[in-house]
Amino acid sequence: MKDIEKDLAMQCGCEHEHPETVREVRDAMPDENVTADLSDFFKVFGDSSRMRILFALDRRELCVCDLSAALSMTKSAVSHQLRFLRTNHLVASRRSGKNIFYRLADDHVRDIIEIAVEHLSEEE
Amino acid sequence: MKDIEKDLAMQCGCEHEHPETVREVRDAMPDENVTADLSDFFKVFGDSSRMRILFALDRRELCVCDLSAALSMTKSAVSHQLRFLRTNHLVASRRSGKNIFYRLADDHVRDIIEIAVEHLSEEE
DNA sequence: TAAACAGTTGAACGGTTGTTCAACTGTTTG
DNA sequence: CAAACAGTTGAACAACCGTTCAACTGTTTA
Repeated sequence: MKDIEKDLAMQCGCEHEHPETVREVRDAMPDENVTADLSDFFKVFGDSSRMRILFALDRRELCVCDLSAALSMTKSAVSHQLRFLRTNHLVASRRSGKNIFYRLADDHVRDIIEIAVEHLSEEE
Repeated sequence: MKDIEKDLAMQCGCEHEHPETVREVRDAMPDENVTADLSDFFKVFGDSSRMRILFALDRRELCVCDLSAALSMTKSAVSHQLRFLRTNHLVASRRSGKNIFYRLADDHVRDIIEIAVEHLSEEE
């Protein structure tokens, strides 16, 4: 195998793909950082602890202490996950005395989970 | 600190939570395996390689070879991710001679990504 | 102002996960 | 039927990630 062919193989291992198709799909692809932002966003939902926190907050506004009690997690673990959720603008918080109350930031959470439930219920 | 208090602290570190609130939220929580299924589903979207594969397949049906060429990934890496996507019923495939063509399995993919794009565009 | 409580943070540990590599199956073609 | 190609698979490695632990900040209360 020649060096140039080796370089191609490095990338995809394909020497006989359909060039026009590949070019068309390549050109239509969104920018790398768009897909990266999207997958980063979905990573937030891809953990059961965070999912349970979202369900709890969907019920009502909660302080970290009650959240950790309701979900049987340490306050530290909850706090780390809340920071993650806050960074991604999925929850918002307000301080009230010693407590900090968290709530869902907008309706996208509910919408997205709804579609996911629908999809899962359609699998046999 | 007494042993009993230590046990409580093990769980959440909270000795002064609001019992009624905690009970209410606990009772309303979906079953553990429901939230686990949901987060597993979102894990699929939480990787930029899989996200790019989904965008490519949203454009048109593609064989593994073209997919790997268009995304500059090895066929092996693409194949591993396609199996992941197939298991979660997000893509379907058909064989045509030596090629196996993949396509999106249903419309949920488009719907979910649409909401995500909307959410991301609303962040300042 | 000192003690108690609510919450946050950073480091560290352990499990998860995506990619690579090599060997494999299945299909077509000479 | 052998060679070439398309795709799959399992093991191994590295990077990532969630939890824990301990120390910290900020607020209230005695």
